[in-house]
Order: sequence, then C-alpha cells, then structure tokens
Amino acid sequence: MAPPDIRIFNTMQQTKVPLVPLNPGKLGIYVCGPTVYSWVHIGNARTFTSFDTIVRYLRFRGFEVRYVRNYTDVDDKIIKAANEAKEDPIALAAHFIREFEADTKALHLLPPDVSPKVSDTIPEIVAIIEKLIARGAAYAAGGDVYFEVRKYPGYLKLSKKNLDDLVSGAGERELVLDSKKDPMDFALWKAAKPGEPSWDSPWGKGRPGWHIECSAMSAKYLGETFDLHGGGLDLIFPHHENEIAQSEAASGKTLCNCWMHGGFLDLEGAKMSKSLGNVVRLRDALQQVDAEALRFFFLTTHYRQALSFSDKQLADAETRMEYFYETLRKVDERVEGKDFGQGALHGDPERFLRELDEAMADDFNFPGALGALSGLFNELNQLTDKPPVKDKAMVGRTLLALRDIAKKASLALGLFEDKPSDWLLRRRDRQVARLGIDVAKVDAGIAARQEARVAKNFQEADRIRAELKAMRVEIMDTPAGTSWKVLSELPTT
RNA sequence: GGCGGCAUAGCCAAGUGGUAAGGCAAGGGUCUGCAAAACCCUCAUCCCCCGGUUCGAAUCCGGGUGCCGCCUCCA
Repeated sequence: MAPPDIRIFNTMQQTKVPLVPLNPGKLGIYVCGPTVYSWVHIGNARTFTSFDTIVRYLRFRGFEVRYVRNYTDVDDKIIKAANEAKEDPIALAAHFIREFEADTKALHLLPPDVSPKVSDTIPEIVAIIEKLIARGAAYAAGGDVYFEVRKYPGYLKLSKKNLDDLVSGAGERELVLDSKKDPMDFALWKAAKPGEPSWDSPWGKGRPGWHIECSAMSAKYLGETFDLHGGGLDLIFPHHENEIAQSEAASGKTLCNCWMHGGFLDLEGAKMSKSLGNVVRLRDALQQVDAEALRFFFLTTHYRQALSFSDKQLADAETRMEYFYETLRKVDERVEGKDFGQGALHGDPERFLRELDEAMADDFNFPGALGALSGLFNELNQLTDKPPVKDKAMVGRTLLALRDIAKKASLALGLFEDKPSDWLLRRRDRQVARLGIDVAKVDAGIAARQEARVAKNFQEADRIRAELKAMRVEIMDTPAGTSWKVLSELPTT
C-alpha cells in the first residue's frame, strides 16, 4: 500500500496543502532558532520539539532532510544583557549557545544539520542589503539602512494585515520615525553605537537589524527558495513577514513554499512572561520530569494548538511513559535470545504503523499518532500476558514484529530511545532522590516481608507492604522475584 | 480598533459533511495469599448557545456568548 500523502497547514494559504518537494526526495527546512541571551525555556522547547518531531517523521518517510536552525547571536537583547552583566555580547551569546545545546541534548532534540550564527554571516547579510538598495527596495539614511515597505507589494501577505491599520492602530505607542521614510519601514542595518559589536560595511560601522539574518542564512544554506519554514506563532509578524519582504525583494523568487507555525505553551492558562516572573527554564523542568515524558507531553497536543503546562499533565505523561517502557521491558524479557522460526503472524502488526503514518501525514497529527501507539502497546501486552492464540512460536514472532514496529515508531516520533530497564531504573532513582526514600530500608523491608511470606505469615507481610506504601513504595511480586517502584502520588488510604 | 485562533465527557485531547480516536481519573471483573502490573467491561444519544443549508452537521453558512494570541521583545 502506498504511504499516505503528506499535507501541511500553510500559514500563507491558511489551509492544508500537499507537500511537494522542490527536489524529489529532498526537503530543506529552516526553523527560526533562539536569540541567545538567556536559557532556553519550556515554551521554546515545545516549538523546537515540534519541529524536531516533524523532521524525524519526514526522514522516517524517506526524505533527505536538510534541517537548518540558526542562532541569533547579535541582537538588542543580547547587547542589553551583556551590558548588564558587564560582559562581551558575543561571548555572552556563545555561552548561552553552549547552554542551549546542553539543554536541548538533554531533551533528545536532534542537532540540526546546520546551526549558523549571525556573527558568521555578516558578509552575506551586507551583500543582501546591498542588493536591496540596488533594487530600490531599501535606502540608507545616516549609518542605517531601512527596508521600504510601501515599495514591496507583497508586504503583509503572510500575516494578512493592512499597512494603514498597522499605522493607525498603533495606539498609544509612539511611532518613531527617526530617519525612516515611513514609520513601518524597518532596519536592515543599524549604525554602530558605543559599546556595541559592529562590523565594517558600505554604510560605516554597524550591525544587522533583526529579521535580515534569517534571510541571509536561509539563502546561504538552503537557497533562495526552499521547502519549509518553521517558527513560533508569534514570529508571523513582524519577523517572518519582514523576512519574506527582504528575501523576495532581493531574489525576485518565492522564499519558501510552506510556512509552519507552532502554537504557544502557557502555564495553566497564564502566559509565560518575564514580567510575570513565571518563565520556566527547560533545565529546571528536566529536574522535575523525565526528558521523554516531557517530549510525550508536548506530543499530546497538535503542534499548532495551544498547550497548557501543568503538573497533572506532566504526571500523566510520565505515567504513560512508564507504561510504554514497562511493556517494552517485559517484551524484551520474553523474546530476548529466542528463535521463533519462520511463519505466520497473529493479526496485522503493520497496521499500527500505518495508523501512525496516516496521522502524521495529515499535518503532523501528534495526538493521532499517539493513539496508534496505544493500540500497538495494548497488543504487545495482550500477547505477552494473555495471548489469544496457543501457538507460542507465532506469539513470539508477532511480539518480535510488534517490537520492530515500536522501534520504527520511535524513530518517527523520537520516543523510546532508552533501553527500557535503564529508563525505568533511572526514573526510580530520580524519584527516590526527590522524595528522599531510604533504599536500604526498602531492601530490608522487602527481605523481611519475604521471610514472612515463606513462613506464611501473611499478616506480617501485608503490614510491611503497608509500611512501605506509606513511604510511597509499591511492592510488586513477579515470577522473577520482588521488585518495587515509587508511587508518584501520595497514597489515598 | 485591525488580524487570527479556540470552545468536544470529571480532566487532557483527536476528529472538519455520514452518525463521537486515544489517554488520565473513576467503577466492576480476570489474575494474585494480599497487592502491583497487565488484560477485559462500563463511563458524551451527544460535541458553548440560537437560527439556517442538507437525506444527513460536532463538522458548512449567519448571528450570539466566552476564552486566548498577534499588532511592542518573544518559540
């Protein structure tokens, strides 16, 4: 059966459109990366995880994907932060790039194929600005260079705004004209001020404006026209709008065929913002919750939809991950090192992968894909614990086939990258540390309970079970012996 | 004021014309010395409200209500 056609919601057209690669079998994607003046927060993490998953899925589908995600390391906010910290702006940015890389690695995000920096792209930026001036789309004024929005007819085609509304709707905000011809014109190049990083240019010393770096970097690494461009919803205007204006005015070509925008993450309905002091760093979140559980949580909502960060949802995600990993561990135990021969399988293992594929092909329906995963793991558990057929070899073969499907799914979604027993143990260790559980006491309790059980003193055995449960430790008797896990919620009784 | 989005069970969340995926929680059951895990069953006659189109709408159209985002740095 042919794989389902991929359709993607394109912000430009406000509807889902078929994915048609510029070059058959290949895709170029540019995702607007972070401005590195602080630590990456969970909102950033959500967006980058969405695109990470999208890239993984596209590769799973066989596309050769070139994934570019930039670092904006020259910017007003960086300069401000550096001045406050009495540091060199470029050094401060370099520091936060390292922090970003450490944090996103911890979240299991794939490194992009290229991660260009503004400070490494200055010649290209200057070149594109020169081209814009030569084409009459931009003008120099003093040491600044501005893009003249009224000369570019396609301006605001992405955000569907109206230039006059923008000007008149500015409200109380001061429309600073400076040396601009129009208040909506935006800076491509800013003349150097004391204490700011600057580079030589035909307009004197200065530095790039916001927006222009993405036009230069995407053209440099993906060409003047490429397939997919991603970013957060908030980047539609002005950032992406300005990117389009600059790039298309310079090249005369369409910048990108499909614009994708990820929804926001909020904190139980409250917007996360610095002024409210409620920004949650990814680093801190990862102290609280397992990386894959956080990733799973991100995938529980479609990437374009708003997502609310809450302890309850996070706990649910971790419970679910535990189910998945416990299942995989059990299956590993069952099939490890065994040969079940050749022959027919029970049911149709492939159908779960088809379901996942169909969900993902339809504008990357993450929750739909997770639904397919539920079916897959239910089947895995049924075959392990309550096989509906007597043929053990067939059950074994089917388990192997299903486990293989789970591995393919993990490639497409970026889940289950750990060894099941490792994941489960690591999670328990983290809970033990967080709750301050005395492991020696748990081990002693289990040993004492075992003695009581052997002596058929079940009253004592149950007393010990209750005692451990009060410490949030759940005892599990299995054929392989007694193990234990930590309850994430307080016992209700 | 301009532009855009969202409203589906106790909670989270898919579904955009053909009669409500999935998960969490809850209740019952199988298994177990007891548990846990797993599995099975139950859990929205209905998808914010009012009209309309249609053989048929949660899904399309009109109106209303509520919430949110962007328009200023922001993923």
